[in-house]
Amino acid sequence: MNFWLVKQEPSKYNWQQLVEDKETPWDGVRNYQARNNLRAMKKADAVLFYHSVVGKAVMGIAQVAREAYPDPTTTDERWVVVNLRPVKPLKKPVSLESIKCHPDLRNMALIKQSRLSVMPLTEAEFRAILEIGATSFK
DNA sequence: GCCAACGTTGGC
DNA sequence: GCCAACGTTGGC
Repeated sequence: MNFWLVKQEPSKYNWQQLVEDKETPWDGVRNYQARNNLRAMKKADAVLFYHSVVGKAVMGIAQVAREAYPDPTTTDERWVVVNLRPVKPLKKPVSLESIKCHPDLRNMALIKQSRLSVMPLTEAEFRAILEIGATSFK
Protein backbone atom coordinates (compact mmCIF):
# COMPACT_ATOMS: atom_id res chain seq x y z
CA MET A 1 0.00 0.00 0.00
CA ASN A 2 1.09 3.53 -0.76
CA PHE A 3 0.32 6.71 1.13
CA TRP A 4 -0.69 10.06 -0.31
CA LEU A 5 -1.95 13.47 0.61
CA VAL A 6 -4.32 15.54 -1.49
CA LYS A 7 -5.36 19.07 -0.78
CA GLN A 8 -8.21 21.26 -1.73
CA GLU A 9 -9.67 24.51 -0.58
CA PRO A 10 -12.70 23.59 1.51
CA SER A 11 -14.76 26.26 -0.24
CA LYS A 12 -14.28 24.28 -3.45
CA TYR A 13 -14.59 20.75 -2.13
CA ASN A 14 -14.30 19.64 1.45
CA TRP A 15 -14.16 16.57 3.64
CA GLN A 16 -17.83 16.80 4.60
CA GLN A 17 -18.84 16.76 0.96
CA LEU A 18 -16.74 13.69 0.38
CA VAL A 19 -18.47 11.96 3.29
CA GLU A 20 -21.86 12.87 1.84
CA ASP A 21 -20.91 11.90 -1.70
CA LYS A 22 -19.49 8.54 -0.56
CA GLU A 23 -17.22 8.61 -3.59
CA THR A 24 -15.94 11.37 -5.82
CA PRO A 25 -13.71 11.81 -8.86
CA TRP A 26 -10.73 13.93 -7.86
CA ASP A 27 -10.89 16.22 -10.86
CA GLY A 28 -9.37 19.47 -11.94
CA VAL A 29 -5.70 18.61 -11.41
CA ARG A 30 -3.75 20.60 -14.01
CA ASN A 31 -0.21 20.14 -12.88
CA TYR A 32 2.07 17.46 -14.29
CA GLN A 33 3.69 16.46 -11.05
CA ALA A 34 0.34 16.12 -9.32
CA ARG A 35 -1.02 14.27 -12.33
CA ASN A 36 1.87 11.81 -12.23
CA ASN A 37 1.10 11.15 -8.58
CA LEU A 38 -2.55 10.48 -9.43
CA ARG A 39 -1.43 8.00 -12.05
CA ALA A 40 0.75 6.18 -9.55
CA MET A 41 -2.12 5.63 -7.12
CA LYS A 42 -3.30 2.07 -6.67
CA LYS A 43 -6.67 0.88 -5.53
CA ALA A 44 -7.01 0.91 -1.72
CA ASP A 45 -4.04 3.25 -1.22
CA ALA A 46 -4.53 5.54 1.77
CA VAL A 47 -5.02 9.24 1.05
CA LEU A 48 -5.04 12.03 3.59
CA PHE A 49 -7.38 14.93 2.80
CA TYR A 50 -5.97 18.35 3.63
CA HIS A 51 -7.90 21.62 3.68
CA SER A 52 -5.76 24.43 2.28
CA VAL A 53 -6.20 28.18 2.78
CA VAL A 54 -9.18 27.91 5.15
CA GLY A 55 -8.61 25.55 8.04
CA LYS A 56 -5.16 24.45 6.92
CA ALA A 57 -5.47 21.00 8.45
CA VAL A 58 -5.60 17.33 7.56
CA MET A 59 -9.24 16.36 8.02
CA GLY A 60 -9.55 12.69 7.30
CA ILE A 61 -8.45 9.49 5.63
CA ALA A 62 -9.73 8.46 2.23
CA GLN A 63 -8.85 5.60 -0.05
CA VAL A 64 -8.45 5.12 -3.76
CA ALA A 65 -11.65 3.53 -5.06
CA ARG A 66 -10.76 3.68 -8.74
CA GLU A 67 -7.38 4.12 -10.38
CA ALA A 68 -6.53 6.84 -12.87
CA TYR A 69 -8.80 7.44 -15.86
CA PRO A 70 -9.29 10.46 -18.16
CA ASP A 71 -10.59 13.59 -16.44
CA PRO A 72 -14.26 13.90 -17.49
CA THR A 73 -14.18 17.66 -16.93
CA THR A 74 -11.91 18.25 -19.93
CA THR A 75 -11.37 16.89 -23.40
CA ASP A 76 -7.65 17.40 -22.92
CA GLU A 77 -6.35 13.87 -22.71
CA ARG A 78 -3.31 14.82 -20.65
CA TRP A 79 -5.29 14.98 -17.41
CA VAL A 80 -6.61 12.19 -15.25
CA VAL A 81 -8.67 11.67 -12.11
CA VAL A 82 -8.92 8.93 -9.51
CA ASN A 83 -12.00 8.19 -7.43
CA LEU A 84 -11.70 8.71 -3.69
CA ARG A 85 -13.86 7.30 -0.96
CA PRO A 86 -13.91 8.49 2.65
CA VAL A 87 -12.58 6.01 5.21
CA LYS A 88 -12.71 7.89 8.48
CA PRO A 89 -12.26 11.40 9.82
CA LEU A 90 -9.34 12.23 12.04
CA LYS A 91 -10.43 12.50 15.65
CA LYS A 92 -8.56 15.76 15.79
CA PRO A 93 -7.76 17.59 12.55
CA VAL A 94 -4.00 17.95 12.20
CA SER A 95 -3.10 21.56 11.58
CA LEU A 96 -0.33 22.74 9.32
CA GLU A 97 1.20 24.32 12.38
CA SER A 98 1.40 21.04 14.25
CA ILE A 99 2.86 19.35 11.18
CA LYS A 100 5.57 21.99 11.03
CA CYS A 101 6.38 21.42 14.69
CA HIS A 102 6.81 17.68 14.34
CA PRO A 103 10.46 16.72 13.80
CA ASP A 104 9.60 13.79 11.51
CA LEU A 105 7.38 15.86 9.26
CA ARG A 106 9.68 18.75 8.45
CA ASN A 107 10.58 17.31 5.07
CA MET A 108 7.07 16.68 3.90
CA ALA A 109 6.24 17.90 0.44
CA LEU A 110 3.31 19.75 2.00
CA ILE A 111 5.82 22.08 3.63
CA LYS A 112 8.68 22.03 1.15
CA GLN A 113 6.52 22.31 -1.93
CA SER A 114 3.48 24.13 -0.74
CA ARG A 115 1.85 24.44 -4.12
CA LEU A 116 1.75 20.75 -5.00
CA SER A 117 -1.80 19.45 -4.64
CA VAL A 118 -1.20 15.69 -4.84
CA MET A 119 1.86 14.29 -3.12
CA PRO A 120 3.26 10.99 -1.86
CA LEU A 121 3.85 10.41 1.84
CA THR A 122 6.16 7.93 3.47
CA GLU A 123 4.46 5.46 5.76
CA ALA A 124 6.25 7.12 8.68
CA GLU A 125 4.80 10.50 7.74
CA PHE A 126 1.35 9.00 7.35
CA ARG A 127 1.57 7.30 10.74
CA ALA A 128 2.92 10.40 12.45
CA ILE A 129 -0.01 12.48 11.22
CA LEU A 130 -2.51 9.88 12.43
CA GLU A 131 -0.78 9.87 15.77
CA ILE A 132 -1.10 13.64 16.12
CA GLY A 133 -4.72 13.25 15.05
CA ALA A 134 -5.30 10.59 17.73
CA THR A 135 -6.64 8.25 15.07
CA SER A 136 -5.97 4.57 14.46
CA PHE A 137 -5.71 2.93 11.05
CA LYS A 138 -4.96 -0.67 10.34
C1' DG B 1 -4.14 42.13 0.72
C1' DC B 2 0.56 40.95 0.14
C1' DC B 3 4.16 38.31 -1.41
C1' DA B 4 7.18 34.19 -2.23
C1' DA B 5 7.45 30.17 -4.86
C1' DC B 6 6.63 28.06 -8.76
C1' DG B 7 4.59 26.85 -13.40
C1' DT B 8 3.51 28.31 -18.08
C1' DT B 9 3.84 30.99 -22.15
C1' DG B 10 5.86 33.22 -25.89
C1' DG B 11 9.44 36.04 -28.14
C1' DC B 12 13.92 35.73 -29.63
C1' DG C 1 17.01 26.54 -25.54
C1' DC C 2 16.86 30.69 -22.78
C1' DC C 3 14.56 33.94 -20.19
C1' DA C 4 11.28 37.70 -19.16
C1' DA C 5 6.58 38.32 -18.30
C1' DC C 6 2.74 36.75 -16.44
C1' DG C 7 -0.62 33.81 -13.81
C1' DT C 8 -1.72 30.84 -9.85
C1' DT C 9 -1.32 28.89 -5.37
C1' DG C 10 -1.31 29.19 -0.66
C1' DG C 11 0.70 30.84 3.75
C1' DC C 12 0.84 34.79 6.48
